[in-house]
Amino acid sequence: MTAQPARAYYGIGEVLAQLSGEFPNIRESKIRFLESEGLIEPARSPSGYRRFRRHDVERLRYILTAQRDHYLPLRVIKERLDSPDSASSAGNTPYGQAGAGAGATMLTRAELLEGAGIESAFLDELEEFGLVHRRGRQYGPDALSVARLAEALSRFGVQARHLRVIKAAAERETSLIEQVVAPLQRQRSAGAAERAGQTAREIAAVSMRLHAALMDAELGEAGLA
Amino acid sequence: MTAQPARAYYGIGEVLAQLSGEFPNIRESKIRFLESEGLIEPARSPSGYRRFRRHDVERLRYILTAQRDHYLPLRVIKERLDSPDSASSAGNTPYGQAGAGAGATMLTRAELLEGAGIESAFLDELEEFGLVHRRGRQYGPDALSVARLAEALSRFGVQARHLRVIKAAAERETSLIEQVVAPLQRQRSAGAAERAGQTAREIAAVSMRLHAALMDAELGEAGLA
DNA sequence: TTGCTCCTCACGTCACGTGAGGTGGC
DNA sequence: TTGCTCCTCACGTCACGTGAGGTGGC
Repeated sequence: MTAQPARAYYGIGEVLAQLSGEFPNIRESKIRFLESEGLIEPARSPSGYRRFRRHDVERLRYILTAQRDHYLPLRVIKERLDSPDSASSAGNTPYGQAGAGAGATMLTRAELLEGAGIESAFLDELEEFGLVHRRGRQYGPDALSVARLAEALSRFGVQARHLRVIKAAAERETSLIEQVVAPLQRQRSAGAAERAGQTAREIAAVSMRLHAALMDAELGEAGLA
Repeated sequence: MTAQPARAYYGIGEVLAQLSGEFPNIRESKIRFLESEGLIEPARSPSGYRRFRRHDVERLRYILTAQRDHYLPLRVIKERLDSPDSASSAGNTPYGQAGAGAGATMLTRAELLEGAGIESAFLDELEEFGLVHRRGRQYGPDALSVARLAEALSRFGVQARHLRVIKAAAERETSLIEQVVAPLQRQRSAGAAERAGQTAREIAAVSMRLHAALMDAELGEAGLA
């Protein structure tokens, strides 16, 4: 919280220092590489030194967050930066992409069953416990990954009632995040909704990692190391 | 729970099928690559087909888990596999590496504070809420990642009482997993304890991903997409 | 014979890191 | 002049993916 005066621009080393708290692995070479790939375009001094304005740093932060939390390849990040409002995400998840019609991300029941490799009765259970639900008469793209993972767990002997525990835990953490971003959501300024969503996903990503670290520690204590 | 008869060996495609639940991104080419790098050595049929025994599959699972959960480079994973008992981990995490003596994985309070970039009062809170606790007068390696992540969340305005929600959720999921592996733990056969631990970590990994997928879906419904 | 699985080997790719050799600025 | 920061450019590296061209087994 050292209140620095607002500088007009920063050198690459200063940018690195600003980012290295949140992204410890970043190096100068990475920033130069991102410029060479066209993801950022900092100004230059007469002698060729990069001059980063605040919006350049924000853009870097966005790129690094997208990489860390959403595992997006740079090509996709660049597309999103270049056209920030168009919903041009045509199947860029590693899953899915099962030959459903044109640009449809919705799945029929049959597609979901086949894509997840589960029986109809198992899907019934997932719906009953609220892990998956229909939107209209089809299923959203989330349903596929949820069903896949539930199926994987079932092979370990994890039963539907156990899944309910996970669902409840996820709900609690989600509502926590909603509480935290509620003030952002209530703002009526331009782009406030998107920023709230972005922040919510960032918090979700970090809290998932915390959750994982805690479970790791607890399993260790239980002698399950 | 399809009780399959214990097979002597599996083809590469069958291995892929066994692993793809927990590791959806793995492909045949990766398995071949891992062999070419000397991390696995499956037997061969007279005609050159790879024959994976169960221990080969276990080894693969170990490698994939180490990559996904601990971000270890293959070189380090190979070293650990080649010398499984020597604690040769001399600062191979991307974090830390703060000049703590010889092979100590334990941290002093000062090291933990510095490594996580937090104030002493914040660590007090983390201890109070049970997110971090001492072992003797030092802290385990888990404490560092937990503290770092908690610090990252605090920048978003997530408070200590929120962290308690995450802790509680993690505890519930952990005890669920303990229930599932309890039968394995009670076995007194050779290696049963290790297998129970391995299974527990696998289940934990998948349930974390399910948890993440559910939160993603819930945030989407809340208009935070 | 037909599918299907599996094989090798060369090359490509993505996201950087390294290091040589040099310039700019207080 | 001395450090220090910064620059480019070529090359290396890590962890795979792709695709051609072929063989094995029920």
